[in-house]
This record gives sequence, C-alpha cells and structure tokens, in this order.
Amino acid sequence: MSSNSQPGSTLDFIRARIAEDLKTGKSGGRVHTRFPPEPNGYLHIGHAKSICLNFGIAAENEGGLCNLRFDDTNPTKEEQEYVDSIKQDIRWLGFDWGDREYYASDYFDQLYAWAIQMIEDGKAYVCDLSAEETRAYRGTLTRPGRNSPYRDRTVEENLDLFERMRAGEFPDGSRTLRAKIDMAHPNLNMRDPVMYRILRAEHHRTGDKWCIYPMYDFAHGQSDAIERITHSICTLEFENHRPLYDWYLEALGIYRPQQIEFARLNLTYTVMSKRKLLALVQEGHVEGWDDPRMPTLSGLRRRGCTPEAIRAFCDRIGVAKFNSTIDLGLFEFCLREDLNKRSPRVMAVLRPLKVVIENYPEGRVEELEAVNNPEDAAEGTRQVPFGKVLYIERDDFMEDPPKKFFRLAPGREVRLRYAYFLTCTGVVKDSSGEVVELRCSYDPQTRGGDAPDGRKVKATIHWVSAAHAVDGEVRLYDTLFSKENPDDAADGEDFRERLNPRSLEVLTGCKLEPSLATPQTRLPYQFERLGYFMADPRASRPEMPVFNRTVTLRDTWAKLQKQQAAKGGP
RNA sequence: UGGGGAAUGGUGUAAUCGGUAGCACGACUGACUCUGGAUCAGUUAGUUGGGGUUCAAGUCCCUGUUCCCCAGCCA
Repeated sequence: MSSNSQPGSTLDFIRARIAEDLKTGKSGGRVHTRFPPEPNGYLHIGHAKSICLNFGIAAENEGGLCNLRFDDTNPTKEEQEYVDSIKQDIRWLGFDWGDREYYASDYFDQLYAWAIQMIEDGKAYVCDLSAEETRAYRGTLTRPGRNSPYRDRTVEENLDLFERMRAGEFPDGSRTLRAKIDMAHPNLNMRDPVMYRILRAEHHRTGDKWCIYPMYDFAHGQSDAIERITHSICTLEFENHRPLYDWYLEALGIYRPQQIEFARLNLTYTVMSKRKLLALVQEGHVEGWDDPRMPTLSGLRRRGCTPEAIRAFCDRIGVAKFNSTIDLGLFEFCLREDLNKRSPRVMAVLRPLKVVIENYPEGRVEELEAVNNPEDAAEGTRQVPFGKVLYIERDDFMEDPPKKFFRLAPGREVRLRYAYFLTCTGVVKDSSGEVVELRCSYDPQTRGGDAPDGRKVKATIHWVSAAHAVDGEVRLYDTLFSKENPDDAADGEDFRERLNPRSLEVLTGCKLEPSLATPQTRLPYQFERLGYFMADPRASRPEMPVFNRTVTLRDTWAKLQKQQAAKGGP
C-alpha cells in the first residue's frame, strides 16, 4: 500500500526510527500506533495524512496494530455526530481498527485515581487561583513565573479539596488541580500545568457523571500508556508537550510510549484548521461539512475524490519535520491518475450549442458504438444514439478562430467522437448577434469516425443527440479561496475576505447522454474532454441528475489561452 | 529577548560510514493519438550565508541568517 514499504525506496524518519527500535528491541518487538482525533469536527485531508501514517505503519509491520481513540476530554466541544462521521471517514479511507475503539473518557476513573496518587505523593495540589490570576502567575516567555500561594497545601487538604471538587461543591472555574513541577521552567508547559478543571457540561459518553475533567495533557500520555502504544505519532506543535507527558508517566511510574512528531499537512488555497472550517460551516459560507469545496473527507467524497487517490497522495507527500505546503496540483494529479484508469467515459455537453445536420435524413436515428474506457478494454463498449439535431459544446465553436484553435469554425471539418466528420456550413444568430445554432453537413462515408480517403481532421469533439439528451445540472468548483495561502495574516485580512467568490458555478440545462439518466455512484464519470464528474448523492434525482466536478482534465488549450491572455492583455 | 524545532530546484521529498545530489509534481520541447485526455522520449532547475577540516562535505567543526511552535482552566 505504501511506497515506503516497496523495495528501492527509503524509509521516512519515523519508519526508520521504528525499524531501528524493532532491531534494538526497544519496543519489545511490537509496533502499536493509534489515531487520536478529538470529536469536535469533521476529519479533513490533513487527518488523512496522519491516518495513513498510523494505520499504514501498523499494516506494514508483522503483527502491527493501530487503535482508534477519541480524545474526548472537553465535553463543551465534542459531540456524537463527530464521532460517527470520524468512524465513517476512516472506514471509507480504507482502514480498520478492529475492536480497538477507545475513548479517553473510558479512562476517567483511572485518571482520577492517578490524580489522587499524585496528590498523595506531593506532586499535585489544588489551586484556588482564577484563570486570569493563573495566567499572571505563569510569567512570560522570557520571565519566570511565581509560585501559587496555594502550592504548599498539605496532602490532606489537597485530597479533601480535590474530592470536593469532584463532588460538585465548587463552582466552575473556581479551582484546579495542578502538577507541582517548576514555575521557573523555560518550557511553559512545565510551570505547574493544570491537570483537572471544574466544568459542568454534559459529556457525550459519560453524561453528567463528572463535573471535573482532565486536561488533554494529563490524559493523552496516560491513554497511550494504558493502550501500550509503542510509538505515539503526533504533529509538531506537541513537541513542547513531550517533556510534560514523560514527566507524568515518570511520576506515575507507568509504561512510556515513544512520542514522535511530524509536520502537519498544508495545502495551497486551503485552510485546514478545524476552527476555521467550523466557522465556514456555521456562518454559511459553505453548504455544510460535506460541501464539495471543503477539504473534509466527507466533502472530498461527495465531490468524487476516491480513497485510493487520497492514499496515493498521502504516500507521495512524504513525512518530515519541515513545515511545508503542498501544491494543490499534486493532489489533482493523484486524482487524475486514479480516475483516468478507472472512470467510465461518457459524453456530456455542459454549455449546449444546437447543431442541425442539414444533409442527415429527417427522423433517422443510429446507434453508434463508443468505448467505455480506453485505458481498460475489459470495460467494453456501449451504444450512443445519433440524430439530425445535436448539441455540441459552445467552447468547441468559434466564428472567428485564432491561429491555434483546432475545433469547429465556419467551413471547417471536425470529427464527432465515435460518429461522423462534420463541417460547419452556416451560423444562425439571434437579434443580439449571438450564435444560437449551427448549420452543418456530415460525410456519410465517415461513420465510426474514419474517412475512407484517409483525410484527417485536427479535432474531435463530443456531442449529444438532442432527441435523446437527458437534462442535468452540473456544479463546477474552483478553489474555496482565491489566495494561495488563506492563513497568511500579514496584511491584516481575515481569511474570510479571501474566499473565492467564484468557487461554485452552477450550470443548468446541460445535455447528457442517455446512460446518465440514472448515474452510478461508485466512481465519478469522465465527461470526455472535460473532466471527472460525480453524481451528487444529495441533490441528484432520477428526473434531474446533478453532477459535481471532481477535477478537470489536463487542458493544454486552456493553458495556451491563458498564456495568450497574459501576453497580449485584454 | 526564554525554551523547543526546522532549513536541499518553482513545490514536495531522498542521498548508508564523508565518496557521481536522485525521485515525484510543475514548467518547457518533441513523438503518438478518434479525448488539445492518456501514453512515450527528452530539457529545465537545488544543498540557508560565511569560514574551517579533508584527496573528497548536503553530510563533520565554528559562526551567522531565516522560518515555525509555546504565555487556554482548548486539543
């Protein structure tokens, strides 16, 4: 599955380290990882990197395991809806955690017992400082903090107070349990960090059993320890927390997993923070978490991205500690690479222009054979109806074409895909001068698409028979943001101001070949010469199919036009 | 200004003990083509600056520079 496991390629630094640990016996010959999401939002492509890493490493090693564990220590932000979506998305990506579905909340009793143990050992104390006071006492990046006035309470007093915290005797935020470490430590995480806070909130799993909740820092390392995780892989921002996890584990005298940090995924034209994605959803900038413009796995799925393409992408981007930003183009490449091999080809006209073939017999209909997938002969062929009146793509005709335009123009001959050679003989315009119809002639000798006299055409265009066309709606997507780095706060702009006003274009009145009346939902189709399109699972109806454009085909003509425009100017 | 990390073509990512800087995407040529798709062949372009050690430095030493993370009772 992973290129990293194939011969000839080298291991990334994490896999190299694990291989080393296996060799030296450091992890007891085991490889056990975990993917630890917080159920406070939907998974996105950045999580896919972590999922592929953790589950991938487990799969590559004999006997390797990867747990799914929800880090649900903050009931004010977490919901069952998110748990369900996360599980669905991981399965969809192609990974399986067996029966090892865990929750940090499963360990609340154990964590509480450990907190008591730390109090008894004189390593934790109840602090009455308010949140603001705690911050003031913490000091700054360059100045040490001061000891809390409550730091030297007796073990008995701490035990009593902590039990009463749990019993609900004190209001939210009035007290915390803190670790007694060092208020002058250069790593701020070590300046007597909060272990427990008072929080009256309904937890999605434990209900109202608790009114105190452990901090992530006091839960994460222990959760890994309980599950006997050998390699605890996480993102760079937790590097500063590693000394604290290790301190807790040491203080408690329990098993210590090895944490290894890597750089999270950044993508151009994309925001990846859950906070910002939540804002997009809540403020209605997108349709929801699964809006096809969202980088969420549910959005990508709805758009037509395949798990295979996403996994291939995660494989290619590599794993390192350098904070990099991947070009969106690489993701599109992975999409096209997968879809080109597997997508069934069909013909669809997005912006129809009517064509009447004047020398074609009135009322005649032919069934022409079309290849389903030129990349895979096993996919066979289908019959496509042809008639006197067709629709072609508006972009495939120009009345006054520039030099390198190969398609249809007055007097010019092109091939209709799988059909006949067609020559434009006339143009019909409306009162405003807009071309509304083409008059054409066809060469009956070229049925199937080849001329017996061997003459060539410069272009082949797609078409749909007007009499048989299915009307459909097509949604074209562009990047959600118009700036390459929407997160860049340099000019004081909010990321919302960088939303791309043209990220969605809805096309109605599209003309689809008849087989698209009831579209498949397994894979996107390739609309020949246009791109890949997935039937929208929400909006599509039998009488009116709706398609999402997954990604365009590579388009050298569009690129040429762009270059011309850039050179010549408007 | 404290602490913790990181710097290899336009973008990512490799390079075993110090021994030919490789791969992918992009860009650019050309071939082929019933998708201006795909495919094939080729070109382009890089070791953060400055010193040092060495026959030989991306790699070792010294010294700068830049970027990221940390002052939630978020994760």
